[in-house]
Amino acid sequence: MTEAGALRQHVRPGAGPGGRQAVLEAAALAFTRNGYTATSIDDIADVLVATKGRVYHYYRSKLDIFLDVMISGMRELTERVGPVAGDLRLGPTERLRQMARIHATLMMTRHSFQRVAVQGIEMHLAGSLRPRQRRTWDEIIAMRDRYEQLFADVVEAGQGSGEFRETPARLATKPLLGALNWTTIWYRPEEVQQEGAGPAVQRIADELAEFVVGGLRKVPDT
Amino acid sequence: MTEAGALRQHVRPGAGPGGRQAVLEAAALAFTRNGYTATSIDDIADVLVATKGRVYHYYRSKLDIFLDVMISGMRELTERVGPVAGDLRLGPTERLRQMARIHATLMMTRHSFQRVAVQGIEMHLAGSLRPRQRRTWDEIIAMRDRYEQLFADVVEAGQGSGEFRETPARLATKPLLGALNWTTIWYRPEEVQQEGAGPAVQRIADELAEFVVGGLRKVPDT
DNA sequence: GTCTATAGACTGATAGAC
DNA sequence: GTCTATCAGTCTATAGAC
Repeated sequence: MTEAGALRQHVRPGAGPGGRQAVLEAAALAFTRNGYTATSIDDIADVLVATKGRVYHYYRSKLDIFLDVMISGMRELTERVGPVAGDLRLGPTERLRQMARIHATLMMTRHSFQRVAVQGIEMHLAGSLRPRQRRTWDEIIAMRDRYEQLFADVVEAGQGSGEFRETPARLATKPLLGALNWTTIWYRPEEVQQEGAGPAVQRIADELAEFVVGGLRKVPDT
Repeated sequence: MTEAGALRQHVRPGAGPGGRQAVLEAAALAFTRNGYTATSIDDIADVLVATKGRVYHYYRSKLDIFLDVMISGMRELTERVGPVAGDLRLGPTERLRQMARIHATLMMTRHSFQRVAVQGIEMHLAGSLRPRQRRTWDEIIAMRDRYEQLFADVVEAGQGSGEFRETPARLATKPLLGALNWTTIWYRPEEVQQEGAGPAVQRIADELAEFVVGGLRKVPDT
């Protein structure tokens, strides 16, 4: 890391509307529209209303941008869901319901980042990673595993309390997150989605949360 | 090389292990591994242990192959799930449970085709479609809509009978299919999966079916 | 000799990297 | 804007079945 560009990144990371964060937002949008491979650096520049030069000023390669979008998306999830997952004053059912609601909401309000994160996880880019990127990738996988564990934990807590069906927690986590993550596929944000989120977003998030809680609930004997 | 299989190729072009179907299976595998754009025709040829010539003998373009993989995958779903969806001797809960089980099983036993079908649906390739491909695409969308409707119908039937929660059927269909389709993302087929399917496949399919049925079940008042 | 299946060289366009 | 690699798609040659 001895070039001027790299140094500047450290001085003001992502400051200003024309800076690194703008490139990231533009890239998230472009990747969402066309997928990783089909998105060219020129496409990203187009969203920025700029040229390639600006993009390469902040990032060394397309893959670096992509990995950074993924990290940002997963960080947002962890930061919002983590506190609720750790709030043991809530019973397992209510805790899971709130975790699911927050997760689902982010799938919609931060659609482009979350969609990239979801699609990136399923990409097999293990090959073609340079050592530095390889380390970033390992960190992404670790973040994902820790995040999934938050859900596995609440599932097990619910089994312990008798609220949830007995089923392998790690397996139950798959359809749970699948139902929620699928939102990035079918949901189409029409306008600018702000933090507060619109009413439609809340209604959908509630429905998804009910669904996943129900999917685990123990059926009372007749 | 005078076995029946080789001879049949000449009589029925496209049949047998060296024909059109072989190209399709190879393509499904290659697309599954790297995604559509990142897969080159040479990659498909590699899986076939052949060269481009073989691939282009059966298909005019990469996109044509992709669309054909999608159609095949969706046809398999419709053919297997359709009859159960139409079997009104089964009550809504049991009908949905069986539909989900079959759907989930196909996600695993026909993993490569189903994964391509799932990923294709979310691709924005509306542009860059030639008229002939455009018609194929419209047919794919129509197949998907009809298929989703099978699930929406059983959801409404279950609401009518009082077994399922009252919720917009089309909305409820999203997490339902999301939980099931997500299987194509995390499930890794280890060996050759036959029609009968292994025990692990059955156990997973059962769990997924329980999950989605539970997600819709009405919670009895306390 | 004819026809199908396939190999493999070639080309033009695209796009990542800088 | 330039340089370069990759790749979809084309074209021709050929092997072998009948």
